[in-house]
Amino acid sequence: MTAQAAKPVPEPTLKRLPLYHRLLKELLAAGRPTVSCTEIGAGLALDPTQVRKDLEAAGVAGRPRIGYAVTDVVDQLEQFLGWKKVNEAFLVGAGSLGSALLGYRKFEECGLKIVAAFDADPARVGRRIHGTHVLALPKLPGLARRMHVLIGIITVPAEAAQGVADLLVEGGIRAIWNFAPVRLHLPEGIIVHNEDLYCSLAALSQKLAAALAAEPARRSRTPAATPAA
Amino acid sequence: MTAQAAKPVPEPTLKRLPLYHRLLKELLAAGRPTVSCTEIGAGLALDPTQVRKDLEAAGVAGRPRIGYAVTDVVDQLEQFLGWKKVNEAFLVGAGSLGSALLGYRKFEECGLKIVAAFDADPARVGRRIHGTHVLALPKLPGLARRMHVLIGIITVPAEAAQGVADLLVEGGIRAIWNFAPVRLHLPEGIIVHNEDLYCSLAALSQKLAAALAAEPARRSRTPAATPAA
DNA sequence: TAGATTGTTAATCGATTAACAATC
DNA sequence: TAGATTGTTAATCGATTAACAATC
Repeated sequence: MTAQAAKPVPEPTLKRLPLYHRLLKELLAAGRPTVSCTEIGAGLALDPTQVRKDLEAAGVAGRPRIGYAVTDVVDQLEQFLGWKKVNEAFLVGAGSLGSALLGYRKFEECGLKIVAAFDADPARVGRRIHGTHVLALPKLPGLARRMHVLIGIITVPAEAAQGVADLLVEGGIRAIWNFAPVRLHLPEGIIVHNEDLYCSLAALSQKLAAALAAEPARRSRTPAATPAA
Repeated sequence: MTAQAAKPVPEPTLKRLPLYHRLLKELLAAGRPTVSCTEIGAGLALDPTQVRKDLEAAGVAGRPRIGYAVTDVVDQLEQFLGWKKVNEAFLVGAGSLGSALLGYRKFEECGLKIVAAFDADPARVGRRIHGTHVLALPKLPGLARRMHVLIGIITVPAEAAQGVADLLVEGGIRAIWNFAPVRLHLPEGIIVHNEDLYCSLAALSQKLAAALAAEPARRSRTPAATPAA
């Protein structure tokens, strides 16, 4: 039988899988042999049916009446998420956010190894941050090709992001994790994930504003509801 | 007429609004008086109808045949997103990520002003990071109440996050921007936004793995498709 | 006037939730 | 066996996209 194009797993599911992985790792450490969807759902405030569907999408099977074998789930999730083999990545922009990410050693457990950092600022080039060398930006495309690096992480200011993205593409990179607050223009086939903090913040503050507007009494600093004594 | 509960704006829409704001700010700077949805959509790779619906949800009106007045849209979006009046926030966890966020001065343009940072580590307490004082964690609840701070930002390690969240709730905080890779257990009515980098990363690397699997020929370092010369 | 563009209603699509059968 | 839990199919819900009428 030919390798049929596997039906893509919905993005929301993809983002929940690490939550299951984390929870089940804890259960594993606690020595628990099995779990039910109900229990997983209770721990993460998710619908049990949704948990079941998500696990099914990741190729995990359980047994009626018994539940899921904890070791199995952990193992299969790591398999499915591609955490078994580590992808090498370049990080561009050795500023404060970039440095913070370089310190996240747990990324390696999630299949991501940042092997080099790049920066346009000569003052930063040549340094090491959390053990990772900072190289000059123009070296990126050549090195990326030579090392077959497939993932690029962008942590430069907004204005510089598109230029960096072009360099990454030139270097044959296939996936970009973009922390700069811009939408990148990229050729077909390049995978992008925008981590746009301003967009998240907007959602948060708008919801807060809406919630406060819904309860006007408690809003003002001098409580208007209680008449002065 | 009574203040009817405004129908909540869908989350996806909320997250797109800042994109419009950004683009229109540029057009404003360029002196453009009006824009059409089609043009906005083209600039952001979004469906024109979606743009129209989003703007409508934010209370922006256009004029048939003319389009939207750029100044109007910018203004109304800022109004709707609550960027006109600044919310004060506490940041907890003055590590590398926390420090990076303290340096993001643009947050203030988006209605967020981080007025103090907190840390459990005595070595960090008393310092200033990008001009913001780092205070001792136990002072948080009292100060939050006294200053009527409503937003908390969590940038501590996973293990510490729930404890920090409890302190924030004790301080009367209403919205939490959580960067720690944990699901927090919170009372009803508290707004949370999880910025879980591991979940984003998982989605990215799984997609990359799937894409690579779909084109096996180009995968290996020694191209198998071309027979040896 | 004619035509472009918004406003608005309907159709489609996808994800979540519910229902129920299969099974250990 | 009985009952809990998975597997799987159907119903619901919400967001996106399409269609078309209103209007400047």
